[in-house]
Amino acid sequence: MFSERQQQIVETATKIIANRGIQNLTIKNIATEIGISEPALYRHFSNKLEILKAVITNFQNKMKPALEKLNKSINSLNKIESFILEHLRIISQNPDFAKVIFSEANFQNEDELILKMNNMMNQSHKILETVVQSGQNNNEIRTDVSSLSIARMIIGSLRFLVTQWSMSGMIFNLETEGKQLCDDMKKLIVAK
Amino acid sequence: MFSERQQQIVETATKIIANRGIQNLTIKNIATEIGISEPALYRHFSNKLEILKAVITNFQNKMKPALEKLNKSINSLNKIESFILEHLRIISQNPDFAKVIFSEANFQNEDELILKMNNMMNQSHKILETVVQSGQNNNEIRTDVSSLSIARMIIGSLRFLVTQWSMSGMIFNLETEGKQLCDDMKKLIVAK
DNA sequence: TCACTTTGTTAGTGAACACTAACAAAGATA
DNA sequence: TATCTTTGTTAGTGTTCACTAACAAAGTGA
Repeated sequence: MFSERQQQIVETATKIIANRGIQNLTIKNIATEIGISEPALYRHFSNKLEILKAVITNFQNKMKPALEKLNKSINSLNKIESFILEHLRIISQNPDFAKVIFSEANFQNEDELILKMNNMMNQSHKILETVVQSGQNNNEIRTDVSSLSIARMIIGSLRFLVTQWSMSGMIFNLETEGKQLCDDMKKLIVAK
Repeated sequence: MFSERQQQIVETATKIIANRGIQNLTIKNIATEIGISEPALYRHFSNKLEILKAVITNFQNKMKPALEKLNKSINSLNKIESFILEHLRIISQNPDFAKVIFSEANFQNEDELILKMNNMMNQSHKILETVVQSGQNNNEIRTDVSSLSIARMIIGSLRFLVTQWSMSGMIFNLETEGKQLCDDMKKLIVAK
């Protein structure tokens, strides 16, 4: 999909956004970081917007395994657990993503980018809500609480955990805290 | 605290960030929106960073009642309910805030602004965790789940709800959805 | 009336931005 | 060897940015 140079540009852009904020994501900064000239960048992306779109696509590609792994469990609570832990595993292995993608407002002024982010978020939300629903149908998950609320709590607390991790300078272990959060979440929603 | 003109500038800046993104928050755009010249702005704020700091301060001031109301309930679950609903009430009455403040990444490159946002978020989190703890001590809230996790779930799902509301173009009623989320949350955490 | 403060104006600064024109070197293909 | 494609270069474009210098009008207080 991406050439080697394109991948390098996308990763450099991600790194710059993570470390210095999107206001410092300039063609010059990307080019300098890589060690080529500005116009050389335009051989690989036609403009800056295409680079930003590629940053999101790259994130989506890296996150795919987290969604695919869902189908490997039969138990719904296990599916939820692997959804949470797999997300956190990927993010802690790619810490630059945390600041870039969990801050969708970065892309606020570009309609095309908002749409791309929104779709990604909604997709996760819907998949998770379906998992919760089937768990409720199987009597694994309590039914006195709506699947929408449960899915919101899971994704919301997951996102907030990553935000806290990112804003704290990553001082705590994301996966360890995530495991605790996940266990507590399971205790709350399991059917009695 | 703020003069009339300063308040107008802060509100205009908030509106621009909400509608057009922070990349379009320029001195010229603020000035044009108000109907004065660019240099006139500098009579009221010494530079752009001061305007951004004022935007956050203004948000904090508006949110204060939500924290003060906490002490008006004795019951911990009621405290949590009023925390959630009061936040959502203020945000739905000031919808520009939703996009501005729940996107802390907007301010990522300015250390001073990150700190200001981070403090605000941590303050809420700690207050809420204390409320949960006292609820656990009073046997109102179940104790098999850590107060940290519960506070994270509450704030996380609250933030995510606002994010969804904001990114969907505010197509649903924030307070109605919030009430549902709040009721479900109470069901999950109440002691048996 | 006269000085001072406040709040505005017009006209401009240098720096940074995304992006382009024109050209060069290197490798692949014929 | 000759040609074409790919990927780079230097030098530049016009635009926009935050911010400033210099000046003006209006209100305030003596």
